[in-house]
Amino acid sequence: MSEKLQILVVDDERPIRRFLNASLSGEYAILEAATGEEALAITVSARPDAIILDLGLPDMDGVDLTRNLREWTQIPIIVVSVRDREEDKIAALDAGADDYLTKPFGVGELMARLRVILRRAAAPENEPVFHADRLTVDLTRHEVTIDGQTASLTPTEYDILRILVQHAGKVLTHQQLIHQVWGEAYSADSHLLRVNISNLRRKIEADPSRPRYVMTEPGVGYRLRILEAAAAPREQLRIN
Amino acid sequence: MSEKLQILVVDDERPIRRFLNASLSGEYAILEAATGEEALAITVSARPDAIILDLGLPDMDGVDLTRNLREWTQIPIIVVSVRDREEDKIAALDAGADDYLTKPFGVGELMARLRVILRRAAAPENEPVFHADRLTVDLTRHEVTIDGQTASLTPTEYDILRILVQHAGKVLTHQQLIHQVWGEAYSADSHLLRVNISNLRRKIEADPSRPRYVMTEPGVGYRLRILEAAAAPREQLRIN
DNA sequence: TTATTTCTTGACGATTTCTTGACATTATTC
DNA sequence: GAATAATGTCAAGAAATCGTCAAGAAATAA
Repeated sequence: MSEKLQILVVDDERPIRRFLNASLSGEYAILEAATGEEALAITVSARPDAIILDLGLPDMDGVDLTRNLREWTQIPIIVVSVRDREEDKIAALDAGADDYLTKPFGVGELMARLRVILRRAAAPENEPVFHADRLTVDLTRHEVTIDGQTASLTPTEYDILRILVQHAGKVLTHQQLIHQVWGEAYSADSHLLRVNISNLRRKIEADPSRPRYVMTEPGVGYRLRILEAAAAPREQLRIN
Repeated sequence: MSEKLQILVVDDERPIRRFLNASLSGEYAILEAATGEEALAITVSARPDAIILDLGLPDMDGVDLTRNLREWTQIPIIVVSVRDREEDKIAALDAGADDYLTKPFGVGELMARLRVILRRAAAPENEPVFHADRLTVDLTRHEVTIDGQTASLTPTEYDILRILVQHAGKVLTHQQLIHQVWGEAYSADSHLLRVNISNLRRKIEADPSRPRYVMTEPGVGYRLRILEAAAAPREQLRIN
């Protein structure tokens, strides 16, 4: 018998958590969090299979939390909220949520939607830690190490590296990188990107003029090379 | 650049189809079907990237149609219906639908939910890799390997090879290649093309004077030969 | 506020890639 | 086989791209 799937319920109201716990505990193992901080901590440590997230948290905006989670994990998220405005739904869905349910909702519908996202996510679980030879990128801790030493990257440098990691091995065009780092509105000038790539390389490459990780694909963009760690457990990251 | 994603709208009411078509046609290419039979036929032939399905069809139950589709395809389906009963939602979702929207709904929400299921579907994309004996072309990674060694092609060389791969086996005229690589405006002089073909061959052919992959069709153009890998699993390429 | 870090822009050299012309090779036709 | 057309190769200058440095602007922290 396989173990129950774990569902994390994030809601600041205890009665609601208890109600959902009671409703779902027959099918799933339930974890509970009352705040955004708690939700993050539990997600990092317990790696639930799905998250049911109420937008109205005391310490953090739910949409921001969703975006934060999406920086390093693809765990399915169902957002649950009393807000019924279309803008709220669009914001949450575009931030990375997989579904949006307006309170009040039927437990049957919630469970059906849970089944939908779980059957889709039945894919292999990805480790949110990227290893490539001397380089490791821990997306949950925002930590980058080279030869065991932590490299202190600026926010922009980290963003670029994170996006490269999330598509490790694939070429990202200048456009794609610029859009994801600076937003859709930004111009197509790749100069800024080049400067930041240069700075990033100085921090993580042994010889920036002959990079091993951040490879440039002339005329196209950049690619993070996947290197097997020499004689080490090969923990591969494949995030899409 | 990349073509629009195709969305199939299935609804028996013409005004609704027209409305959705108008709303979505800026972002997507819209296909329309008024009946279940039609929807099946179009799905088989056109392979849309997502389906928006109204449950109230004249010839077939929408849930049955969903189940039918799920027997052979994972194309994302958003069910749209006037029925608001929980059992209807659960039935449709459990039949294989990815989402359920109750009419009336906002176009903004529909488009947001469409983005959700499309980004999901785009993630675990089966990498379209072209194999021909010793040559592999991975279009998502921008990677060309010959005998396991990655060949470093210039953008133009890669463009030419990409176009050949996308029409593997078929002859492409000089005109077609020139237009796709250098744009419509470019003259009909094929000298430039010849030089680049030559450079390309030097990088991927063992003996450029006797090419195995990039074949010239005298007086017409070029063709990429499809070769079965010797005693290896043949991974097929499906590009649209 | 001040101090510090980070971001952005401009300049410039190094490198890569593109394009062109001259000429060699191969294929086709008579 | 010879003549003609089409295709392939080489090399060099032109153009575009890329990496780096440095300085001022903006954001952040103290």
